[in-house]
This record gives sequence, C-alpha cells and structure tokens, in this order.
Amino acid sequence: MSLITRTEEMLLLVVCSLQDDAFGLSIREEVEAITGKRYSVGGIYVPLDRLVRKGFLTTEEGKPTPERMGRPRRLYRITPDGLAMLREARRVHEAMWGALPDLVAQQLRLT
Amino acid sequence: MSLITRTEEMLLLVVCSLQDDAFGLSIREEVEAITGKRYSVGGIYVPLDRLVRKGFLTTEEGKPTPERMGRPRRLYRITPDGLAMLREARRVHEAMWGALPDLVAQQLRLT
DNA sequence: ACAAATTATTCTACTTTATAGAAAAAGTTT
DNA sequence: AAACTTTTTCTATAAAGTAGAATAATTTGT
Repeated sequence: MSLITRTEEMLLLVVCSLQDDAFGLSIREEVEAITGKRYSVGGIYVPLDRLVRKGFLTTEEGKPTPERMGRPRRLYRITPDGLAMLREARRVHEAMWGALPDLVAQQLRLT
Repeated sequence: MSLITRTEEMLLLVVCSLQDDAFGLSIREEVEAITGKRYSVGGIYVPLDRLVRKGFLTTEEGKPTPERMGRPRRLYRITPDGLAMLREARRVHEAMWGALPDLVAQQLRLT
C-alpha cells in the first residue's frame, strides 16, 4: 500500500494526542500550534474526511448535553489501521534520516 | 512559508545521502530501497523538477567522458534553502511525535 | 416561542502534487 | 550507421491540499 501523506500523518497524530477531545476545531488549533502555520477549516475537515473513508479514523457525534453552546462536536479516534500507517510513516522517516552521512547530518541538526 | 511534502522531504534527503551520485535513477533506487515501494520514473523526475524550480535543489550535467554507455546523467545537489526546509520538516515531525501521551507512544513504537 | 448569539461542520470550487509510462535523447559498441 | 544502453523529458490523469462561504445545531435572552 501507498505511504500516508504528511498532512495525514499530522492529523492522525494530533487525533491521538487530543484523545477524547479530538474534533475539527480543536485539531486545527493543535496543528497550528505545532506547525506555527495557519490552516483554513477546509484544510482540516477535508483530509479528516478522507482518513475516515480510508478507515484510518472513526468518528461519532459528541455527547448530547454538555453545558456548551453551539453545534455538537464530531469526535475522531484512530483505528488499528491508522496506527499501522503511523508506524510505517515512522519507519520510513527513520530510514531516510538514518541514511544521511554524518557530515550532512551535522549541518542539519544544528544551526 | 508552507511545509514541504513527504515526497519532497524524501527526495531532498536522498539527494543528500547520495552526495555526488545523486541523479534520477539512482535516487529512485534509493527511495525504493528505503520505502520498500515501487516508484515510476515520473514519480521521481516530476517532483525533482519542482524542487529545482522552487530553489531547493540545483542541477547540472554529469561529467562529459565517463566510460559509461547511455545518456549523460543529470546530477542534483541541495541548496541552503533546501537544507532549511529539511530542518523545518524535522522540527514539525518532532513536535508532532513529541506531543503524544506516553500510552499512545508505547502502542506506536512497539509491536 | 422566537430571535440572536455561539460553536462547529459541510460543501464545493480551485490549485498543487503525485503517479504512470511512452517517447525521445545522448551516448557507446559493432 | 544500426543496434544497444542508459537516462531524461514529456504529457495525461488521479489524488490531495487549500480557502472560505454557507449551513447546521445548540444555548441564551426577551
């Protein structure tokens, strides 16, 4: 199977990190905090949908009566297949970076 | 500026790893070796071109008289901007994975 | 009950990137 | 110069990324 994209990896990881609070807007906040870059709502929801369709995430409506205004949340959780994809992404990442000659590695890790 | 894609990161890293032997087909071999996945020639040359256009790689014709048959090679090297992109990709990667709660991290690193 | 305010998701059009492989190019050997 | 070898270029298609307006579902105020 094909490798996951960087966006997909980020979203899967952030869903894991947020645990029971992983929904569209909280995921967006976290992604922005970590990358330091702005994301439109589409930039989050569109790939989230894709991950659900592919079976790497599951989703369900948030609890019915939280004392909170606004539309209910749609929560996300990672699946076993999603975890497998993350492991694979990590393996490739480490193989790539591990193959660097020492001299180049030094240039990269510092500065 | 926007984050580099996973393919771009792979190609930049492999160009670094191969040093003076980084050309289309050798890059493909290395990418395939590391990922364990097959890549068409287009799957390598098209993104390589993009990286050159963006200023993350430079390219030049291979030496004139190598005792080797076939069309001359087109060699690639990373630029300072390319190195900066790799550093940024690495920073984001570490921030993402570092934010994982211990329990999830265990599930991922093992198995 | 209705209007306003709040919070969040859905939808969709557009741009960029990925993917595949046939065709062309540039050299060497016979 | 014809055949062979190695490598790149080109081009079409599919998939993913990006942006933001529109819509939805709830609570609060009157």
